[in-house]
Amino acid sequence: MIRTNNELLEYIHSIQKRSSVSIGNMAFKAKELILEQDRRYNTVYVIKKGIAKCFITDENGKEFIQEFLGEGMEFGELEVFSEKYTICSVSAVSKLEVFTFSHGVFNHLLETDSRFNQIIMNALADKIRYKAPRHSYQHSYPIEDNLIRLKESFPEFIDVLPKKDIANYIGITARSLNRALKELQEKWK
Amino acid sequence: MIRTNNELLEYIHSIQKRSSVSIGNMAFKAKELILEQDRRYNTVYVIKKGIAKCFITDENGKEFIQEFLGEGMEFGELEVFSEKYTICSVSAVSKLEVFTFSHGVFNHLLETDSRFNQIIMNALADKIRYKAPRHSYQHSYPIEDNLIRLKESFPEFIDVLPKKDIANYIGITARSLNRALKELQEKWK
DNA sequence: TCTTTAAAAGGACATTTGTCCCACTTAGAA
DNA sequence: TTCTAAGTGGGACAAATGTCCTTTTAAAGA
Repeated sequence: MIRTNNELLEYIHSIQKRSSVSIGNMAFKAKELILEQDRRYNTVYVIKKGIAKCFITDENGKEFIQEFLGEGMEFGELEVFSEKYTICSVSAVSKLEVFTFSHGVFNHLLETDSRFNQIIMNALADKIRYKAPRHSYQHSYPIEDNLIRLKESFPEFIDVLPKKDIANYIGITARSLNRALKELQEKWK
Repeated sequence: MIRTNNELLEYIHSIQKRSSVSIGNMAFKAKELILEQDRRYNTVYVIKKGIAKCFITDENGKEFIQEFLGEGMEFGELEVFSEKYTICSVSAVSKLEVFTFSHGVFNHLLETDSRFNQIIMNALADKIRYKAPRHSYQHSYPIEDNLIRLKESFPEFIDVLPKKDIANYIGITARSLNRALKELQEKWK
């Protein structure tokens, strides 16, 4: 449920050791908004520590969470490849520490470091792979099944994440989430 | 609704003209199954002509369509970057003509042709970008709105695609689709 | 042409989920 | 401390969607 990419994180550390490429550092407080959808940015972020959420807000103000990003996950990278706007807002869920890359540096690495290129390519592939079953599963299974799945992949999710975020992640209302949680509790007794 | 990637298609043509890289050709009949989920393949496909669907089937036999692939769209490419299995089945919706690349050739192009690398990278980014709003929209809006959207992006979709495919694409049952279509017809009078 | 099979349409009912509330708790600000 | 605002939990009802089944239509094969 909270995605990570250790390979990328480690590789960035190794880049820092051996070369002088300019990689920045930033920190954000919990709940701070980092990227806002429909805008244009020039920085790629990779999470060093903490959890962020990537979400879309529609015209009615409903938000739908695409994924929770954990250590080693990147965001803002799609804008390197085209001139398009960001589709997702990103905000910190907990205290957050990140690496930052300017588009120039990021591109330079992509072109000169084939291992880096490969890792990024694979990270993109993973994001595609990840989204497919998630959404199809959520459509065709009752809420309860989805919650059980979440608990398997991230047992403490109820305590760590606000209820509203969980609901927005599954794509349901807070009310429905509560109903399902209650029924689950009774079944587990 | 039916996605295309002209840039990639044109670039493949240009590769063929100037180099002798081994790119294959294949054709499939309508409804033919090309890739089956949870298997491992060694070929990347790029659509020259026709429409394919990329879908996931769950344990109960329900299928959920991820995207409809048109000219210039690639599939089977995610398996180049890792040893994982295919998540999606792919089958021909109409008669289909494709280019094929062995993993070896595909990788060779990625490593030696930086423009090709860029185009593929961008194609991956597009797939990510595309999926995000699609699923969130479908969750939070009534079926009718989704149909209106489809009609805008692909007016003939009702005549070209089987009803069941449309339903599976939106993530609803055929019954619900019919209901919504009927109500829409009456409103448009 | 007739026959068989699959796709499409829709009725009746059950179930799920959402909407709109209100009450209770908790954390932080005054 | 007291007060406010945000988060949480849940009742009652409405609306949307699914399930099951039957009928109709269209298409394909013999």
